[in-house]
Order: sequence, then C-alpha cells, then structure tokens
Amino acid sequence: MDNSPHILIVDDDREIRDLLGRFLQKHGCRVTTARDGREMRAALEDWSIALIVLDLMLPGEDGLTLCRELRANSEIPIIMLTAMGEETDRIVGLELGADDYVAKPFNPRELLARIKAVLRRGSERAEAPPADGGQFARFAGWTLDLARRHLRSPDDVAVTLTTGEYELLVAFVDHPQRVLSRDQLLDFTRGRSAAPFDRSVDIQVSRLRRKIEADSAAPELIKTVRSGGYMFTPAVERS
Amino acid sequence: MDNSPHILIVDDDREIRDLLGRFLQKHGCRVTTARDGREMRAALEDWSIALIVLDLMLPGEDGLTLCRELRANSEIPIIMLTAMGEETDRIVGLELGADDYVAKPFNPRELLARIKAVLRRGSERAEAPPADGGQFARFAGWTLDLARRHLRSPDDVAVTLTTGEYELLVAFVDHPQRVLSRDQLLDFTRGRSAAPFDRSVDIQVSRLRRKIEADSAAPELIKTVRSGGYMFTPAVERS
DNA sequence: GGAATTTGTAACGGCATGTAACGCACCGCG
DNA sequence: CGCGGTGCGTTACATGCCGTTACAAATTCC
Repeated sequence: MDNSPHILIVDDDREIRDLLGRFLQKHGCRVTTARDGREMRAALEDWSIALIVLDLMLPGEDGLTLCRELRANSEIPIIMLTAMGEETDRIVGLELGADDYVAKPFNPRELLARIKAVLRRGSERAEAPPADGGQFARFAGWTLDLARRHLRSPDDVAVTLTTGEYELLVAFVDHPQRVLSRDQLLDFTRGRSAAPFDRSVDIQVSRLRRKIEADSAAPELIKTVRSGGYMFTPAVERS
Repeated sequence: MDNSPHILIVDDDREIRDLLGRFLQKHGCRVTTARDGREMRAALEDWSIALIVLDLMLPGEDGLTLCRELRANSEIPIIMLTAMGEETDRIVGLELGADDYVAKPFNPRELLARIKAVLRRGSERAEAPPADGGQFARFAGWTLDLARRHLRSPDDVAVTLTTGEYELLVAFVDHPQRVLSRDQLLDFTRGRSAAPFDRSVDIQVSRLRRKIEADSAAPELIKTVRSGGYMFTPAVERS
C-alpha cells in the first residue's frame, strides 16, 4: 500500500463508494471518494490521483460534463460507470475522452482488471507534454520556470534544484497558503503514501529551505505546522 | 473522550436531543445540542464543530433553510434527519449540500455509522482553498497575517510565534471581546476537550502574553476571568 | 560498469508543548 | 485581621516532534 496507484471514485451512491473503495484498497490501491463535482475537484487538489472512476449519472453536474471538464485540464485516465448499457453512451463517453467504460451493475474484479489495463497503458504512454498554461510561477520575488525546471532568486541568480527539491517546490507552488501533511506531500512528489516513521519529507524540506530561505533557521516561505505538516506562505502568481 | 469529534445536534424534540446525545457520548463523541437556528449559530460560535445532525422539521427556520445557510459559509458536514422518507426530500437535502440523511424513526447505531463514514470521508477531503477574504486581522496596532502566519507588532517588528501560540492567537482573534473557557480554547486550538487538571491553556496563554503584552504582569490584551477563562479585549478589524 | 550525484535511513540534538509543582493573589470566613 | 481554600502564573522538567548531520542505498551520468 505504498507505491500504489491512488484511485478517485466519483459516485453519489454511498454503497458503491464504500464497497468499491474497500475492494480496491484490498487489492493494493489507495482510494479517495467523492460524491459530486465539487468533492471531486477538492480531492484532485489534495492528492495526486492516478485514475478516476466516474459515474455517468450524478446529481448536479453529470459525469459527461465532468469528464469534458477534466479532459480540458488534465490527462488523468477516466473509467466511466454507466447504468445504461447503451452504445450511444459508450460512444459519447469515449469521445469525450474516457479511457474505458463499465456498465452497472458491474463485477468489481472486472473493473479492477480494466483499471490495471488503463494504468498499464497510461504508463507506457508519453508523459504529458508541457501542459500549456502557467509556465512561470512567481512568489516573493522568486521565479520558477515550470517548463525548464529553472529557479531564479529575487536577485536574479539561477539556483539549481535536484529533482526531489524541484518536485517538492512544485507541490508547494501548486498549493500555496495551505497546510500540507507529509502524506500529501509524498503523494504529490513521489506518488506514494507515508510509512510509519517516514522522515524523507522533512529532510527534503530542510534541503529546499537551505536553498530558498534567506535564513533557514527562521523560515519565512515554508512554515512548519507542528503535528500538521508544512505550509507554503507566499502568494503565487502564474503566467 | 479527549480527541473526539464534536457533534452538534439540532432538533426541537428534547427526547431526541437527550437520547441521541447520550448515545453519541457513550460512543466517543463530544456533543452539543441546539433547539433551533439561533442556538445552532450560538453553538457554532462557541465550539469547533466537526459535524451537524440537523432535523428537517424545526419551528421557525426549518432544516433546509439552515442547511442552505450553513453551506453558504462553511464546509461542516451535515446529516439531515427527516421524518418523511420521501425521495424528493432526500434529493433536495443532498442538493442543498447535506452529506447524508437518515429517516426518522432511526436506529442510533445506523446514525453513528453514517456519522463515522462522513467524518472519514471529510478528513480525506480538502481544506478550503486559500480562502481569499480576511487575510489580515488588526488589533491594538498589531497585524496578524493569517495567510503567512506572521505577526507584526505596532512598531512593525516581526514576532515569531510557535504553532501553538499562533493557533491560540487565531482563536482569540476569531472571538474577540468574549470570555472563552479553557475548554473552548482547547477545542478551537487542538480540537479536543479539557482533561480534569489540564493546565496547558494557561501556560500557552502565559507564553503568548510574554510575546505580545507590553507588561505581561499587567496584561491588557488577554485578560484573565477568574473561574471563567480568558478574554481577548481589543477590537479586531479584518481585511 | 564505475563514479558522481541524489535520496532515503539512522541517529543525535534542539525546541515546542504538556505535566508537575510551587508560590502568590483573591476570597470567604471566623 | 489572620487563615485556609481555590484559582492562576510561572518555573522546572519530561516528552515528543522536528531539523540536521552522517552515512548507506539508489539512481544517474558518463
């Protein structure tokens, strides 16, 4: 349950969320659930989701709407759940960018198999090309170039970051002014969940602070929240 | 009964309040009850509520009205109690933002199970994204930057606060000019209730005073209310 | 395949936080 | 006016969380 894929289940039916969630957890996935578009977006904010299982029928915004919205911003694989086995829905779903679909009532094993297949397929595929919007992130005078993986200090000096430091900084820049738990940070940077005595986040934070804090003994940019995690305090402006 | 979730029961029926309250307390919850919208709002002022059990039928403002009002300001999970098992009510309730609903007469165990499920889900969910409004709180010349966790003294010197001191000050700033009991302060800062001989609030107050009071022997900002708690006396202006 | 770099693990030390204990202020009482 | 009692401020530790260093494992780069 460490380096496992993080699956997001979006369904308004509590039974399905709970049963499917437990089933997938038993089979080596991390699982987060959401009942609607709002919770889905929140979960996508909070975790690095590997794949979304999306119900077609939802109160409020329905699955097709959400699917289209997701595809506009991201490449996250989607498996649609549909009560109707109609061919048209299948086609519409796939045309909107769903990677597969499963008709309800479904066999959990079948869904799991399709999840694995889609993930396997996805991992073979190219990494997402430079996601268009927001190539630069500016905070407290610093400039982070997301495309070139470059960081420039306020006095315009290039600072070289290791991969891990860069990923950590990106996680912070993507979620500023929020307390992020070590678990969330590991999910964002490494796609895994924290082991009981995992201190790797702490030392990466320590190393990153040494490079970007004026006084790493009194950090201003990355604040520690005791027994809570860390918080990136400056406002971030993207362009 | 220490680090337990604080449940607010809103129902006009004393039987239900008492029985359900005792049942939940026996199962490891802290419980506060309210008879109507007014008492509900008071309880939300006084405590850090983890979840609200809200009756649909209430004298005065009914549950749906309150539910909509709550959702306008907060993300606190809501479980609706409804006498009618009609599907329409369920849908209306859920669309207004209730997280689950239980039909009366209900089995307390079932309600408890749903409470736990909602809390589990909620804990996975996002903190509110950088809530834009009200990032600064000003009092007696001091400026507290809620986004950056910064405090500046009247003569514009940065004062570093520990996590605990910061949380305590936020609790005061959120509830100025009111007497706050130690129990309430613990609830706001740590989300737990006070143990019989718990003095931890006292010493945090002592430490905070040392940093923000001109003369910590004659405190002006944080006054002690004998056998009552503490009171944050200055007016707080937010922006 | 070997060297350099990066990253995680273990360990130590420092600091924040809570517990215990002491002393003082306030209060009702004789 | 003295006297205990209660409640609070504070100091002195104990505990646990966190920052950091040192080193080992893993990864990358030739």
